[in-house]
Amino acid sequence: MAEYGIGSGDTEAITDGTGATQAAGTSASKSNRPRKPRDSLNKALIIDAALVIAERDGLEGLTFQALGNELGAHATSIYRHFRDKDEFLLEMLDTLRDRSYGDAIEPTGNWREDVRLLAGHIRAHYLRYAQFAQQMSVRSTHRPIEFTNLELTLAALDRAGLTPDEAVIYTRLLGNYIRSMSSFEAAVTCLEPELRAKDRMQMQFGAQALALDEFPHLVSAATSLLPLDDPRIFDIGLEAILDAIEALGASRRSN
Amino acid sequence: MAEYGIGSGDTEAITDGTGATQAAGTSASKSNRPRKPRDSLNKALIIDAALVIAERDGLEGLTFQALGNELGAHATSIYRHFRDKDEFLLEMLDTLRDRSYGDAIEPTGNWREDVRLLAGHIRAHYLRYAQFAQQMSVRSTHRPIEFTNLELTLAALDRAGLTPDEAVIYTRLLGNYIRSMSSFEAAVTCLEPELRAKDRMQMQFGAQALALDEFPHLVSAATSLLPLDDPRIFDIGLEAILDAIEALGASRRSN
DNA sequence: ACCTGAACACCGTTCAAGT
DNA sequence: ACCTGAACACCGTTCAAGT
Repeated sequence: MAEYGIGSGDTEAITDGTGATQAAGTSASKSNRPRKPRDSLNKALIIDAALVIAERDGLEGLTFQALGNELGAHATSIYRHFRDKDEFLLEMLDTLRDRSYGDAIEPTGNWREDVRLLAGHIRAHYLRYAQFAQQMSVRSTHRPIEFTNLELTLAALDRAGLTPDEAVIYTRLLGNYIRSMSSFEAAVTCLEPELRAKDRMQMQFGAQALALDEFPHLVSAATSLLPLDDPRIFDIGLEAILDAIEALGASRRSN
Repeated sequence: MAEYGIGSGDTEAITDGTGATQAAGTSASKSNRPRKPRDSLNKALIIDAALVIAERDGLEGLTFQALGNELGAHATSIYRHFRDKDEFLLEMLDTLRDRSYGDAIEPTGNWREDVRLLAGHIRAHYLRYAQFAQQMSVRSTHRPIEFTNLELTLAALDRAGLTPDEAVIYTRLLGNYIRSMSSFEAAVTCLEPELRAKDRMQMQFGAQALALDEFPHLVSAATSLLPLDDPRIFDIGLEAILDAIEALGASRRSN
């Protein structure tokens, strides 16, 4: 029978025979904690605690137990403020978003520059909260800032000379490119460093060991292959898309 | 006290007072199952069962319990064949990969077409096993086919006229673009349909309701906004990158 | 790198009870 | 949309025991 409500496994009397359990002196650890005053908890407080935990212990350490510990409250008290863990995570993402780009981007008068600024903003946000990137990319919560960003993009593409139909398509492309590439980069960042190093080694050594006549290009490029999260890649792809937009807009104008 | 080793909750005597439990007639359900003969289990068999479960119940239904149920074996017998669940999932991804692109792509003589074919192959694989897409995109297991694909790409870019340094950069860009955009598209596909419909509605209605003078482009584009997983987007972005490569290669040649 | 059963640590969630 | 404690269903994992 597992015991519940105990601090996250640090000082439990495991069945190893030692029998000695140092009293959990770390933080508010269950029973001998005074009852929290009414209304002393709220969403903002809980989300702040969650961020501390996520940055210290990673996303997998972010459990309701740990949250209760961090707050000096019972794990289940969170259910008074969020319906379940999924809703909790979504609201957390929203809060993070507000903190990252609270103020909208000011149009510069140069449409390419506007898109670049927006892309940089979003990418920085994903890399900053890399642990949550995968969730962020897909689960869009429709906040005002999203509409502002969409308007900025559509306006930029209009100024580039695209038709409304084309603008809608390239807006989708830009949005997906920015989100998916940033999310990917963030996910790579989150991999354990040793694993990433090992992966690269295997790739380079594996490529070097190939038959030169079967893999001529790869063998000679083996040592110069780039890591998955090379930071230059994002902008190079973005410029390619911007070039395509510019060319398309120019062709529209010359007709 | 939870009872273990029981079929996944379908016929358990819950404490609801009814007391009536229909005998678990579904499949091999624990106690009254004859012991599996020695060596009757193996990796391939387990992975096949896992695929059945994942396609039927989704990724979150793929537990060791369910796996044992499907195999008519005890849940923990899987530990004899895989170190832990992570190793099991990785090997599963490898197997899927082998099934999807067992045979390499034959170069067509047209470098753009080669890259297109490769991209289409990989994207189709991600969409087919959409549940696993997020894991697949980042955790590369270095199988021979990866080297073959790299050689194909590097050769294509060489023929496009890029220098070796440039080829390495654009190889990385293409690889990341294909993986991250496909993974994104697959992730959207996996969202519950109602949720996706609701998201789109909120977006369209939200955009329509905005102030026309503050969001002129967005208001008029509101009803024509594209869904996140519009299938045309992938190729449009890919062509933009290919155009950039072609232009860069041409400029190298003219020097 | 055999298969099973019992047990354990942990995690999300519910519900009756305390303030 | 108050806070706590006990309980529950489930999930990955370990370990001693059976063949």
